[in-house]
Amino acid sequence: MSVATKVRPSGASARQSADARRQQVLRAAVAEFAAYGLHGTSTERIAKRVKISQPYIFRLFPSKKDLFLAAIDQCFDRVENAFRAAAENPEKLDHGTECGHFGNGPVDVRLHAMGHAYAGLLAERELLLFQMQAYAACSDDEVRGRVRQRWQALVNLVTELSGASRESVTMYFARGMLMNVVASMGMVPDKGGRAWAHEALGFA
Amino acid sequence: MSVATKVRPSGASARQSADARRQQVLRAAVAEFAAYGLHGTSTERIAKRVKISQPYIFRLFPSKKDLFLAAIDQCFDRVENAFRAAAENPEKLDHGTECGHFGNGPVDVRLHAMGHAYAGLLAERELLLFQMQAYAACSDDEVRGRVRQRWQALVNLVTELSGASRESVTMYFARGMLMNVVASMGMVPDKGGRAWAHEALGFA
DNA sequence: CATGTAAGTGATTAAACACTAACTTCCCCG
DNA sequence: CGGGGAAGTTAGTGTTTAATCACTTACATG
Repeated sequence: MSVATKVRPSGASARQSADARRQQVLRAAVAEFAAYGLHGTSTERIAKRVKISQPYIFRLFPSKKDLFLAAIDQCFDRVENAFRAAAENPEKLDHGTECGHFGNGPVDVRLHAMGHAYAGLLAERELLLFQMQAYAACSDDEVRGRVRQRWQALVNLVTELSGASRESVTMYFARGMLMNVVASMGMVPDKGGRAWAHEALGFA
Repeated sequence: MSVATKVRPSGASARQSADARRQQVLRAAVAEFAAYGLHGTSTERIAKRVKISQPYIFRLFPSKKDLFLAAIDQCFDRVENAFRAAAENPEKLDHGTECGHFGNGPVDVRLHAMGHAYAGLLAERELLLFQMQAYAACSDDEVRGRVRQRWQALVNLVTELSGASRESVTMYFARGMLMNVVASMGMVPDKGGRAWAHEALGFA
């Protein structure tokens, strides 16, 4: 088409393996679904983001819902990884000041570390937003099944990693869900995650 | 409905004032939106629920999104009312046992009372589910504006009604949001709201 | 009864969307 | 070189859906 040699016609990216494409599509899907939800997102938007044709999505994933389910898995995977990472080296955050959220036992310290890990996820806002969309789409049986399963696995993971009491873990997750909601509303806590509740609650 | 006078030709309900209809549509909308979200709900479903024709929806509300916005207001109104009611007579719940969530000061007692009020909202699951859908639809500017506004008003209300510290109020809302999420996943806490976290966290 | 107004519907439309089918282009391997 | 398979596209289908419009039915009031 163009005059010159073999130059990629325009911004179009080179050929890639189907698996690589699938990963790209998956990340794009998380981003789009995070903003507009299962029903509010069109496969065309996702395709545009990856710069492939819309029908090609359906060669990579059998259906839109399957893509959504895969996105759920990817999202929870990423969160779990963040937690595992935080649990492995919790020492790197003993920043003199107290958050006041937890006690001082070694257990609570670990939970505290993971709390900061979750706060760190705020940097990838789409992860929190997508979670909300996943919960919101739970009137669909398949979605609900997957979400439940991953949620329970996540709770178990945090419980085991932290060794914290059920009570503590509950409040830990409660705070996390509050963060999700606040993130959805676009009231993002400040970077440290320290005084985030401050603004979140409207006393900014 | 009986044989006698003025039997409506078929199951169709009688004529009503536009305002009355608007209220019916609004309640139906909350129910449907709660399950399927802004984009997942068709105006036809809502119309069917009220047993009116689909186009009539658009005589009562200018657009689907306006209906959604009105539903947001109705939902938050209902929650606020529940809170106000709980704050007015907090004595009616001193059930010997402790929840362990709060201290024993008169302030915390009031917050505690409102906590049970929120737990009571579990009975109307659609209210919690709709809230989630509202948060999830926040990538829309108008929706986000409305949700933020009502959220802040709610936080202020709870703060004033309870007189509790910012910290307490934060954790109060955190628990509430966790309840929303758990409700979305269909893991409903037991009636008393006592040991609800139990099952919520997968130790059922 | 005449008449004006509010309640409500059926038919329709234009766009968006998930998904299919058939075709082309590129690259690797013998 | 050539052929086969994988990557990717263009064109198209059937359906759903928000919104419009022209129309009818019920009711109140003078």
